[in-house]
Amino acid sequence: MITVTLPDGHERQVARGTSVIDFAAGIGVGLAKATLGACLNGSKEIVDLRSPILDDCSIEIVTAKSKAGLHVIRHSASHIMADAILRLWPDCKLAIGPSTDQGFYYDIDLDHKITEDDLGRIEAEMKKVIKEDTPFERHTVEREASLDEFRRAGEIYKVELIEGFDPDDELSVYRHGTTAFEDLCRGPHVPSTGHIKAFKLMRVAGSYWRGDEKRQVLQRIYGTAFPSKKELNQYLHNLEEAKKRDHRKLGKELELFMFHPTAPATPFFLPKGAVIYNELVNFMREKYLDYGYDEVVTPQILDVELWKRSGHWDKYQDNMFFTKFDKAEYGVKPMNCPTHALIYGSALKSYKQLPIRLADFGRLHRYERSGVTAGLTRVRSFCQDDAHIFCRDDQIGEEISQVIKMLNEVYETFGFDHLKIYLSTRPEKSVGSDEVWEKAEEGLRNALAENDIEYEVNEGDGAFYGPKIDFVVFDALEREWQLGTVQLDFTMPERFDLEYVNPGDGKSRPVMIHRAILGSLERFMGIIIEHFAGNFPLWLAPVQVRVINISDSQREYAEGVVASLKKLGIRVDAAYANTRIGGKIRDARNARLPFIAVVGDREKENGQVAVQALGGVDLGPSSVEDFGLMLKNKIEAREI
RNA sequence: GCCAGCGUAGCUCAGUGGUAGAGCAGCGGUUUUGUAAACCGCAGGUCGUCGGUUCGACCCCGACCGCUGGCUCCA
Repeated sequence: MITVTLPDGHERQVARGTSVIDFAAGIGVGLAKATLGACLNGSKEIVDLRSPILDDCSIEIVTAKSKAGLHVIRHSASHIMADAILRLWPDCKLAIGPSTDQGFYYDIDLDHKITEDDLGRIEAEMKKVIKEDTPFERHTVEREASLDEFRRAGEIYKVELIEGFDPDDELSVYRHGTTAFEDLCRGPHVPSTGHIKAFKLMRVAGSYWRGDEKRQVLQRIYGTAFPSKKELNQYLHNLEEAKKRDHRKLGKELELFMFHPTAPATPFFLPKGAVIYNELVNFMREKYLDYGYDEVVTPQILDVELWKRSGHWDKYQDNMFFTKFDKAEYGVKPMNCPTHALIYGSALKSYKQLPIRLADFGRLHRYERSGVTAGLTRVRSFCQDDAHIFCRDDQIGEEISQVIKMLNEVYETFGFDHLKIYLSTRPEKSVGSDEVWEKAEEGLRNALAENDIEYEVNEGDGAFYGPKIDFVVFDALEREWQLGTVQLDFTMPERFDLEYVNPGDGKSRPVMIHRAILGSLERFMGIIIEHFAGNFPLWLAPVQVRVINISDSQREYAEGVVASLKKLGIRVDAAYANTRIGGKIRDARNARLPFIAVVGDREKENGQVAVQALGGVDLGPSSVEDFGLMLKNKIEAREI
């Protein structure tokens, strides 16, 4: 007998070699029915439900309700899809077909180009496989025999996979279906194909074998699967909702920005979008005042000598734009840091002056490969709420703490109330010595520890000149967005030979902290458009109030209302057109106006406006003064 | 950059190898209106660009540009 511990601490004695499914059956018939596999001893790896339990252990039974169970379902769906594809196109070669957080995919090598129509055909074939409800059988196989079999079947990708495995590892295949579809797989899977209750194929896309762009291009078919139809429909519904908030769609509808083929991947902010853009800048400028930053304005185009000195020429050239004139070559700046290093170095500094915090809303240009750009979230020209802090070693902790404090204040203003934090370490393409990198990474770790911040490590994801802390927010749809970054850099000060006079009258090297909170304003705008679904908080709304008159007889009064609101600095417009009020209200609501002020004879009589807030909330009549005051208060408080 | 898809009026979208259509927006009238679309009329497009096939191309073919979904890359 062995002892198996359940998640709640209960212990059960069972015979050595009892299978997971039998163990579950011992607890309850319902649990046995729902069991898809198990995680042993806290491992994240799921074992098959038929695998025997050999030793004392803790166990967590995996059902469809858990995240792990969902992966089992999706992985099984991926096998069923591969089976269906092979039934339709027997010459198809299979690469890999894992589950993902969104669903599953299978990479296939097939001459026939899969179209949207084909997805329907594959789905129909999958339904047949599911209806057959044949069991998923696990078989361990011998390496050489398995290689032979896959070679014979022409499954070159499977062969390559096996050849890459450790020869001592056990190989397993899973088999299901009337055609005995078999795939190299660690598993586990659902007990039989009939357990797949709800799935849908989403799209087909290109991918590279093993993610290597020099290798074979494969077709990747994406699908998703859920334990029930209801959950699938909910997922599809959420996708629709996300589509409705797509910043590219709203940007066009709300006249915020546009693109033009003459400037690929470079936005034009229209008057309304520029209002939001400038409000964001104003907001950050206020914070800069609070936190002791000095704003600078720096050149756009600088001699390549500068970029050679900073390391950009070596490590960042592929992402830069260059131009030649007056017998010299120049690079358009992709980052502000070198210009700030020049400013720092332009005059002798004392240790008493530090820290020096230089902020810059300079426009940056980075060449992005044509296929990677997207709306406002990945552009070739953008502006960061960028700043560089030059400080002494002993100031690093406090400076980073202050940045984190400021960052939290900023994010709260937009309703981003929980964060995920990553520490990114040295990348392959980097400058600086090992010691310096170690020192910098330790500096960041210490700062995180001092602030009691939990974080995950992103190996090799740092900037070329230093490690960084990345701040990820969750938007209204709980999607993750990386916004802020704090980077600790000992390299740039060295390359630019930056110094300060220390108390002992000697020279010391300052540290440079690169930091941005909103990240790029372009990207940030894209994110908040989707976060707020275009319903901006009052302080950001391009037009804050629309005055609507009921008929011409209140036109003059309405113009007076507009004028007095304008006087208060409120962004107001009006709909004086001679049409019915219902239509004008509708237009205002579609344009996401935060407030609508209706004036008819009653209001004209009493010096009032009838106020409607976003979403059709009727706030009733109010004097023009009170209304204006109410707006001013909300704006100044940056109320969400 | 690679794979696939897409590109018709300002917007959303129909459409066919015989030189284009709707709704909304716009403009002009009529209507003077009380909280999500008043009515009538007018105008608006070398069908992304260039080339080819064809008696004839918006439609078929090719190249290019742009966009979208992915891959790779990535603040």
